[in-house]
Amino acid sequence: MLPYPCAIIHLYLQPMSKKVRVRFAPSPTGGLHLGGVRTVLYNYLFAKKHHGDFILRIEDTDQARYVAGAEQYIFDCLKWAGLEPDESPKQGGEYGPYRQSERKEIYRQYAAQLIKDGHAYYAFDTPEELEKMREDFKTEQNPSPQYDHSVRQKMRNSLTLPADEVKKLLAANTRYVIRIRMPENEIVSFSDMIRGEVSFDTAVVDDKVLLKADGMPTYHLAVVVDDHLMKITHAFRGEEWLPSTPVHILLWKYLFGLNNMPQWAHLPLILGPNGKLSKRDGAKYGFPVFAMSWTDPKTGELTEGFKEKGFLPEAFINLLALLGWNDGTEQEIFTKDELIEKFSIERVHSGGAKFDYEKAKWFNHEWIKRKEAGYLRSEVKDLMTGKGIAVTDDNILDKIIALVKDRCTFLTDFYDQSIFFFRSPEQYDLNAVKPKWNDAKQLFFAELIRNFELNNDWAAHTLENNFKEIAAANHIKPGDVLLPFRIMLVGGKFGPGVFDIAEIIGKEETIIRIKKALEAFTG
RNA sequence: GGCCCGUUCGUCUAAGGGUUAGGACACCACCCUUUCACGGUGGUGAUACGAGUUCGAAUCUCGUACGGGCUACCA
Repeated sequence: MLPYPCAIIHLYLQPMSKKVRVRFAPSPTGGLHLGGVRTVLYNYLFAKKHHGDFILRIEDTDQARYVAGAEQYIFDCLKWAGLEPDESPKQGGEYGPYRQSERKEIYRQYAAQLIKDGHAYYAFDTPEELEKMREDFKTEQNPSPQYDHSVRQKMRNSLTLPADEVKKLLAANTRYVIRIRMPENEIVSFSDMIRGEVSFDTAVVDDKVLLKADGMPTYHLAVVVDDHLMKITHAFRGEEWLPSTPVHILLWKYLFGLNNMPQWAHLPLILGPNGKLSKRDGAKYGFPVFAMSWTDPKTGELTEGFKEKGFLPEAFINLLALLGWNDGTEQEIFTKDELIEKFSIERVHSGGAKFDYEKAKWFNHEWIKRKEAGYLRSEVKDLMTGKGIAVTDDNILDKIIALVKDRCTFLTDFYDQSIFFFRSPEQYDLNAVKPKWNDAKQLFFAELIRNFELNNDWAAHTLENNFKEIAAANHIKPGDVLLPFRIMLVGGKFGPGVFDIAEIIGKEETIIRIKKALEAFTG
């Protein structure tokens, strides 16, 4: 399907008369990974582009998997990334509550309606009975039997049991679940905004549980009910949901009407080195997978996030946006405003994308290079302070940042790249100096010290001129003493121009460092 | 196994049937730089395979292969 005609058709068929409303609906079970943040991003960009609302809904219907702190953590991640919702459990909104655990009663009513209309039924099978069914029906051809239209006839449910027995079981508070009754022979199809026409045969879809024995809904019921009640117009989610979409479509048909159903878009997966990125492998890839660091409250295990690794939020959303989307030009660096302006769901790729950490680093480096020193100042200051370095003068810090930012891939690189501005080097790269050290150089630096001591114009270009004059007078090539001078001030073969460094650390400190290094070189 | 989705340089991707298949990351070389970077120039490198439709296919159709996802009282 061609992207442009497609977009035009959407415009005609779905005049934007309804206000655009989209949602991100995570379950608070742990760290928020790359794919999750990208889903947030695409939701956010789409909503802002169409002057709509972005809603955060917490899908906490699985009490067994609930993790304390995970909800607050999700808020923190969205705040850091600059993708804050318009409505959420925290700030509220017209369509609350936004936590599914607080909406339990609502789902029960819809489940009851489905039963009344014959689209769902009570199932009394115990977990042990289900396990036995899977074991008994397992064959080579069918390694994982489902609770489907053929199997349900052999199980204990309100379809197979006499009505009065069902009544009796219910009256006795027997544990039960409510399952959808999938039609035996129906083709369910829909038009996905990214992949076009997709269809399924209901005969091969199982009777999914809608309401669990603890009274909580499963995702399948909750997503449909809440998307309707919260007036969601476009539903974006990961491709892993595609196989259960027929269940959701049928529920829409039975409950609220297909005309009111949101437009679906199933986003391609972000792959790690071995398939789908997994939260559980968070630490094993050699690169972060979570937006921010996450500590598992049970094991105490810490997984470092992009933020703590030293990524700028601007770079993070930029690289995520480009993982599966592009604007058709060769532009790769986008601000958030540009993304809002240019994003379109039709240009999202349908194929999965393998995450490339090298490219991610490039994006971050680009963003660091483009930022003004003043913008990076507080981050760098916090970094240095955290390492015990007192930063007293913002003007000098800004000069330092401007000098070293081209050399920093991560925010955290600012430490190694600028520590010598604050502290005399503790170690010298002696291999770069000693083999070629001689008396002439020794004499040169002795004279340089005398010259510097009398110097009243401590500007980089003056220092450079003086340096070269003394070299010439001593019949030394400046190049032969420039590297030793750098090692004296920095400790290693890296960093901005030496005279810029000397200017910033000042006359006194420069002379001290030369003297100190001279001892190390000759010792 | 079944169902669904996908497949252009190693990676992310462009290319509305007609291009020497373009860009970016990474890699290599050179230039700039008396350090390291930045920057600049150039290079290696791809339409999975097979049929069909067409004057002409990366592009449309079918098949095959490969990859991924789903197949829970998880989301």
